[in-house]
Amino acid sequence: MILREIFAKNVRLARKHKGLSQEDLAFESGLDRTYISCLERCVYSPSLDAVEKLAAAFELEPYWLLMTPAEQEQSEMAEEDPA
Amino acid sequence: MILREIFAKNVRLARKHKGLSQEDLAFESGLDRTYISCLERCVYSPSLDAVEKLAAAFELEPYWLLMTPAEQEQSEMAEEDPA
DNA sequence: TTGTGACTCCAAGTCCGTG
DNA sequence: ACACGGACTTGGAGTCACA
Repeated sequence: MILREIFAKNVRLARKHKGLSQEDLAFESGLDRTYISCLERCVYSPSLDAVEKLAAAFELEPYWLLMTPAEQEQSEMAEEDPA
Repeated sequence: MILREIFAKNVRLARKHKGLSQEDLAFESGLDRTYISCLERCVYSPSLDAVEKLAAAFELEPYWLLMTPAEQEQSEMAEEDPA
């Protein structure tokens, strides 16, 4: 899978997970609504600046948005477990 | 630290680690020699396409290039330990 | 609420060279 | 082998109207 697609899916996933509309996310990240729409449909390959802004809006680390689901699970297992 | 800088440092590190010159890396990744120079000096914010090409040249996962040294160590500890 | 076409504008990215 | 410059083309960045 191409990196652009992985990113697109992660953005859509993270956005849904936060219960945000594209418009909400546009506001949070300071990007344009239609631009977000384009990213989620793989029209553009975003620059790292855009990746950074979205990650900040999601309160996630930028690299997380480039990980496949399998890689994300792996990295979650490495985290602290404050039972 | 801004994402662009993290990326720049990781590229330079990975390149040195592989013993490649900027010219070699340009050839391997299909990107321009001067562009690589710009990336390592934080002049540009690369698109995900460029990130992907460089990661492929390094035989690394793209997300690794966005991780801070600390995060990279964490993720390495999650890997198999074939001692 | 989102997708899409049309439209700017400028940074990304290439190619030429120099010190 | 690398930093850095100018000149150029491509495509990302950003906005609007409309289905």
